[in-house]
Amino acid sequence: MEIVENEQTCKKAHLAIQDTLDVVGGKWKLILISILRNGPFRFKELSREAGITPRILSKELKELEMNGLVTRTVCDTRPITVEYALTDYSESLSEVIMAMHKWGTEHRERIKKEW
Amino acid sequence: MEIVENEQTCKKAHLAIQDTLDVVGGKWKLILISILRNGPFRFKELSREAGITPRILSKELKELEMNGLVTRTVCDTRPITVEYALTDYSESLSEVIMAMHKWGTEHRERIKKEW
DNA sequence: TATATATTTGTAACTACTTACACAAAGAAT
DNA sequence: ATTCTTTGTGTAAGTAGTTACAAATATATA
Repeated sequence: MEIVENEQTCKKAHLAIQDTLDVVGGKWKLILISILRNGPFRFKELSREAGITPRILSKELKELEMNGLVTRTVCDTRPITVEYALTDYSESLSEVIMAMHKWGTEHRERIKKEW
Repeated sequence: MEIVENEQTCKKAHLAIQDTLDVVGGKWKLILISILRNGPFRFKELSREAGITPRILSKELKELEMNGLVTRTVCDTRPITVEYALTDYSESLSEVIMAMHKWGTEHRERIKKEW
């Protein structure tokens, strides 16, 4: 008897999901990536746009940088500014981002219709 | 001047992402949904498979049920067993789940090759 | 009677996450 | 000299998430 296991039926599929969550899980990372898809942002802009405190933003950006999803560029301005931008590799997340964007939009519509 | 904003460039795209995270964000929900895609599970099976303590599993399942993603069925056995299964609506998350599964798998490959 | 099962819940402890606030560095502006 | 800017960090406090453990329920088994 041949056993066929594809992505959907594999019993250990959740391990791959877990790997993804290890990198972009949590409260902020996908939000930050989603914002950065509009182009590079400076630290303070990002903080205001996401509604995240500097303390946490700093930590999150460091982790995203370590995972090769974001670059940090110090600009030679006075005072110094720092620009954060997505890497090419982060483009690999576009399916995830777009799927979540689509679901969020449709789910909101569904909730509205319930009332 | 015409302003064109699609899903990708919309400055408020992260709000839709946020809506999604409000429902399936956190440490466990997508993992649980991913496991339940293999068919209905009983409480204890789910607890063991996900490596989640009963206390938290109970809370997570309640939230998934409230959001119409999971059903809870009490079976007339002795002792009573409870079966958790995905709803039809949860199928709407398949793009999100599959995109995350794919990314996790490919990202793991990429990490392996770095060494 | 004593023990075992499955599905929870209550409580307290513990860890992780997040915020608020102050402050540093390095000039620029007043 | 004083104040302002941006990008952070240090510290302490508060909130949220998680665990460990005991227990409740309802019944079956030894």
